[in-house]
Order: sequence, then structure tokens, then C-alpha cells
Amino acid sequence: MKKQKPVKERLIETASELFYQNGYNNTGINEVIEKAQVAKASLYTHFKTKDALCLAYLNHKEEQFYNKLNIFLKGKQKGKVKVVALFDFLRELYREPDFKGGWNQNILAEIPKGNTIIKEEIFKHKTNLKTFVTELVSNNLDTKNPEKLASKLYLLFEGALVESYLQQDSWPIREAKEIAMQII
Amino acid sequence: MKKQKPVKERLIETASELFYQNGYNNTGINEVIEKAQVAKASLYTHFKTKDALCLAYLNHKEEQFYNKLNIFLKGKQKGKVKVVALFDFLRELYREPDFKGGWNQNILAEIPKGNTIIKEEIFKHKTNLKTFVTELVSNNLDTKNPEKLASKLYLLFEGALVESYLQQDSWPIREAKEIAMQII
DNA sequence: ACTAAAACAGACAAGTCTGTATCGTATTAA
DNA sequence: TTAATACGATACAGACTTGTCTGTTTTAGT
Repeated sequence: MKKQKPVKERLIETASELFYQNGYNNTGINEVIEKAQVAKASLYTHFKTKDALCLAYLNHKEEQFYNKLNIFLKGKQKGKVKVVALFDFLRELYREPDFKGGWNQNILAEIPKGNTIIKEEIFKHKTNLKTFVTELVSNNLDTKNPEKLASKLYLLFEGALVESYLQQDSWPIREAKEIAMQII
Repeated sequence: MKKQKPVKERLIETASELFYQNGYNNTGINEVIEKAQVAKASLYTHFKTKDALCLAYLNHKEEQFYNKLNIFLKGKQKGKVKVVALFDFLRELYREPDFKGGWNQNILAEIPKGNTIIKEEIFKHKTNLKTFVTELVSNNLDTKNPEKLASKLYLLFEGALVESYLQQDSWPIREAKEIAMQII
């Protein structure tokens, strides 16, 4: 009998998979606990509600995202190459077999409009990403208005993320990268 | 007692409002029929399932979209101005009080992955939009590869549509338009 | 005015969902 | 050894869901 990961970890990872893959509302608590091999009572000791599990999911996704992204960018040479590498990274994401587009956008489409807690979390993550891109631009390009350029790159990144899934093709990522190289 | 619109029309319009505003899965059949003031049995004579109503919703949205868009573009002078007017139109959409971003993307996020019928419909609509933009480019710009440019504009359009809602701000539309003017 | 189609109201089936409560077991720490 | 804690299994409450069915009333065409 091999030792399993802690219950909470198992729950977050399982929920992550299911929520992203099949959608938040289409994934029941029972499905999560069954796949994670955790009792229902245990879930509700770690997470007060399903929404709390959703927040953990969003944070887990964000953490994973930056982990992978930072590793990917580490090897790239400083300068313009490193900035447009954002889109090469997107290609990596797209290649993952369970790619399903933007997880924040997907959740935002699913929650009722009164749910401010989850909304706030999503906005926070998007602000984080904009900040990340801004710093990437500042550290690698010599431009007079890094924030404005970063906004554009962020927009292209998000657009390509969403649209590559919708189109079931990576052409939006290619085009986004081309545009990025043009406007830098 | 004033005469009401036909039942089927009332159902589609009401479902449109509710699905777009509150989400597909968060909107129950009962809510639709109550707001539309239609009996449940009547709904199920016009639509075999809730998914059938969803298809009608998507088509209704698309029809509305092109109606408004064509009217908006009619007044614009031919050439570059007419092409970038796409993004001015997006601003109009954004200004509508119940703006909630891309309806196709939202539905795609909500349906289970096995639902090929609705997926196909969404892909069809997206192909339609790409075709529309391609023709717009062909008729108004003198470029050697209209399709490629149209792909980029389509990507910017969709990105701005999704992101302006996510950011709760119209800056993505402004930036998208700026980029568009740069690459044309 | 008569007939047939259409829409009405509403109960109901059968299943889903989240969240709670109960009880028994296993692990861990003092 | 004992006490506390974590976890597992499962039953259950209560509120939802979509879709069916019955029977009544309204509307429209001839």
C-alpha cells in the first residue's frame, strides 16, 4: 500500500482537473471526493463550501501557471526574445492534452453575478498577470511607456489563450505572436 | 389587455436575456417560462429540450449582432475607417448595460465536453464572423493577403470582447483598436 | 357558431445537487 | 495507555433540476 498525498492536496488537485476539464457547475462534489478518494465529511472540514474549493482551484491554477512560465522564461535570452517567448509558452500550454482555454474566463462565465468573492479573486489574478507582463517589458525592452505596451501584450496573450481553444487550432497564438513582434 | 408577442418569440427573447445575463446552467426552465409567461407544456412543444432552446439563443444572439453591426457600419465611409469601425462598434456593445462579454465563449465554458451539437453551432458562428471580417477587409483595403489580416483583426476583436468584460473596463477595446490601426 | 389547434395551469416523476449528521476506525501525541 | 484528531463510509435533508402528463381554457379559421 503506497502512501498517498495529504487529503487537502488531493482534493485541490482533483478539483482542479475536474473543474477545468468539465466545468465548475458540471462537476459535483461527489465526483470530486470519489476521484480523490476522500470522504465527504473530510472535504467539508477542509473547505466550508464548494465555492471555497473553487477559490483554491483558481489559486492552484495560478501557482502552476507561474511555475511553468518562470521555468520556461528562465532559459530565454534577455531582450525582445524573452518578451515574445510569452507566446511560445502559450503554445506549450495549448499542446497540453487537456487544454481548455482560460480558466478564469470559464469560471467567470459560470458563477452567478452576485458572487463577488470569486469575481474579486479573478480580477486579482488578472491584475497579477498584467503586472507580470509589465515587469517583463520593463526588464527586457527599452520603451518609453512600458505599461501601455504591456497592456497590448496582455490583451494579445489573453485573446490567443481564449481563441486558440475556441478555434481548436493554434493559429491565434501564431498571429498574436506576429502582432506582438510588430508592435514591440 | 394588450396583445403579446407569439409564444415562441417570447421564449427565445426571455431565454436570451437570462442565459446571457445569468448563465446557461444557472438559469432554470422554470425561470424562463415564468418570466416569459408561458406554460411549461408550451415550451416543450416548441423546443424538445433545453439544449434546443440554447441553440435558438445562440442564433438569436448572432442575428441581433449582425443586425446591429451592419447598421453601424452602414454610415461609415469606405476604406480603413470602416474596418477599424469594428472596434467602435465593440464600444457600443460594451456600453450596453447588460454587457457580459462573449456569449459563445460563455456557453462553451458551460456545456459538457460531449455536447457536440452546441459546439458545432458555436464553431459555425465563429467561422461566420471570420468570413465577415475577411470580406470587410477585402472590400475596404488594398492588401495582398486579406485573409491573414482578417485573422489578426478577428483575434483582436474577440480578445477585446472577452477582456473588456473581464477587466470591467473599455481599455482593451481602445488598445485593440490602436493595434488594428498599426497593422493595417 | 362549430371545430381544431394552441396555450394555459399545475401536479408529478426521477434524478441531480450541496451540505449535515452519525458512527466507526485509524493514526498520532503526550 | 489514553486522549485527541483525522479520516472513511454512508445515510439523510432539503432544495433544486429537466421533462412528462393531464385536463382545462383560449384562440383562430371556416
